[in-house]
Amino acid sequence: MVSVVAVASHAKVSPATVSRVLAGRVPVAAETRARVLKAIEQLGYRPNEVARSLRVGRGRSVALVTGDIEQGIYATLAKHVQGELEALGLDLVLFNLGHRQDRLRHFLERAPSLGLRGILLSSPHVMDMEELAPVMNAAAKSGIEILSVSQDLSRYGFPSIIHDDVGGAATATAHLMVRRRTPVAFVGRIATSAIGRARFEGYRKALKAHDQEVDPALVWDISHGYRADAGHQAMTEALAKGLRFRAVVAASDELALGCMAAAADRGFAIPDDMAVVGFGGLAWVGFTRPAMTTVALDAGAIARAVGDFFKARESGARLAKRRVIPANLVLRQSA
Amino acid sequence: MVSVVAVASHAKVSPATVSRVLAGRVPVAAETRARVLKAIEQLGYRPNEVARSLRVGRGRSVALVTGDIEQGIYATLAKHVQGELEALGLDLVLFNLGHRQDRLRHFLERAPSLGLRGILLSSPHVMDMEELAPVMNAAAKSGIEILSVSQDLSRYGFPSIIHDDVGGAATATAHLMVRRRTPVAFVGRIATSAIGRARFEGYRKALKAHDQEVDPALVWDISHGYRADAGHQAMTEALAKGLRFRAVVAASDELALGCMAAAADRGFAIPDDMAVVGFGGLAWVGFTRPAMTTVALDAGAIARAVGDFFKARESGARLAKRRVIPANLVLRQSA
DNA sequence: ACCCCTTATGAAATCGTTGTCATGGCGGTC
DNA sequence: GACCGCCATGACAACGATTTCATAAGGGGT
Repeated sequence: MVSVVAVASHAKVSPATVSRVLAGRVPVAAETRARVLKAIEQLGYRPNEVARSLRVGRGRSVALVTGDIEQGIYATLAKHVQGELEALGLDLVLFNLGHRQDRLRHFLERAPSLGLRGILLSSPHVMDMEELAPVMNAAAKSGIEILSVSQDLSRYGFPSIIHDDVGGAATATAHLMVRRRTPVAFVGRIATSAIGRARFEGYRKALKAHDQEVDPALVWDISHGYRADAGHQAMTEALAKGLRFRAVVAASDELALGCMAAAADRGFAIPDDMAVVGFGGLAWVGFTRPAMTTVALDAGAIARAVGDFFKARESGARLAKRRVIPANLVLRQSA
Repeated sequence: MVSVVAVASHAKVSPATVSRVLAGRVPVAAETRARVLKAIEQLGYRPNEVARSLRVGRGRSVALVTGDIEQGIYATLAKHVQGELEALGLDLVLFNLGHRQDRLRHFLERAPSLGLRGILLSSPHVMDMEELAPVMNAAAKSGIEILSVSQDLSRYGFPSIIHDDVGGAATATAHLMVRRRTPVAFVGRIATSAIGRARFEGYRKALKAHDQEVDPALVWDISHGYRADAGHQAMTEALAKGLRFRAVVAASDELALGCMAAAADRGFAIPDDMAVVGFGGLAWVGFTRPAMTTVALDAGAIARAVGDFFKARESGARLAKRRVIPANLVLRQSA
């Protein structure tokens, strides 16, 4: 591998000068700079990122920790974040938690030795901060920027970029109530997902605003992921029990698809007999038939906020600890 | 950061011995090992991965280069591959190409200086190997394992793990023809995607096997991604033209969803008036209504093959340059 | 009892870069 | 004309691990 000393000797300067030319923060005589640049060009030199990371104590990679990348919303987020980071010269390393939260701890412990620049926490798991805070603080102390994405951890001192789950769910629920598609049910992960919990909270608030109580029979707490099959199963069971309801707000688009399928399987017309609204705003949900009404999250805006965060850290600017990205109800046919 | 020398002095040995204990390939006296292990434990030492990478000349990260992670199949692949790599102590860094192939070249050029262990090429772009081969060989020479996933590059000397696109598409097409759902159309990226091209090839072969010609009017070459909207648009236009056909094989599940939507929008009954088969086998496609018939790719098997590859490299074993993973037509309602 | 070989360990070099410190040269000021 | 200071550059140490080479201790064979 062609190194800085090769360039240096070729340009008849010292390695230090080559480094200075590359860094650009220290003045270098124009003529010297030109010589160095030419040598770099001729030898096809590329600075070794690993060596630089070791020397300066931190690298140029940011980890994205997701609950389940297979869920469309995380994939979309990953895509946008990767693009945003790339523009800042940062790489994205992916860490998919799956169902097991304990893996988060392992990852956090490993993080400092990886030379990560930052960690984007985008797992919906409700975290045991009692246990996690020490490890997170250790990582932070070692210079890693920890940023919570999609879950509010600002009360623990970690900057957070969150989408308005409460507001989005409330809007969706209110929409259904105004249209008299009541009672409205809720399906999502509540016990095990901080995000699902927030969405449930929005649902609850909207009911309350209309002077209605939450009917526990109409709240289905999923335990195994946000997948379509879970939605299908929950809805099928509810229908089999003869529960009376006219609408469902689902905590993900995939769940909503499962609900729509279950309703259709029982012969319900959507939205007249049963209205369904999803959550996420994935690219394909406009093409289900009937087309899915959903609370769209703006992954691009989230990613930009992430980019802003790192830019601010670069320039030393101070940003709000908590930034919330609005969620918009997009009306289509299913509700 | 607690380093190997801290551990060494705490255990009253030299750094070299600590390293030996960790590596485990050189015998260390049981008593010394115990002392070192205790010191590691007490100090909470973690080997610095960056330093190790620099020293040994390569790191423990593998890059996954995708065309568009937002397409479900890549996200699924990323998930499985990440899990598989993690079991081998490797990290996954994600590089999403988007539409621009030139970014692949940039990435490849940058790769050696990142200390990557390997690169998983999973972009469907048809590659200009004339241009790319030199950069790829340079990367390979610097010790990076380059593995093509989902596109056959074995004729250029790069080991490839591919799914049976030709066979899968042929099976799907044949299925439709046997059921007399003819003529059958094809939608996908053909000019710009090696994978789409392979699927088209399968379609063509199946037609030929039934003594039929490809009707150019029934082959829709998408240029902007594999998304649902593209499928919807292509199908809508074909229908508007009054083209006569009774089935479509789509080169992705998302495209197929768009096609189903377009057919439904024109009042066609699926599958009786119009049959549709997708490609990918995403988790949610069983929950469209009608449920989508699709050619399922086994992302788990692909990921395992990737794992096998790295395991083999570790142990020096020799593997076939080309491994093909079967694709299975899963029959549901749409065809 | 001597020598040789094996085994465990330590010292030191090395990977490629950056940053600190020192130095040489040059221009300006009194 | 002497001195001060600044600017550009070079020499060198350091980041934290691995690995080669050397060496000390111990054991067995003749």
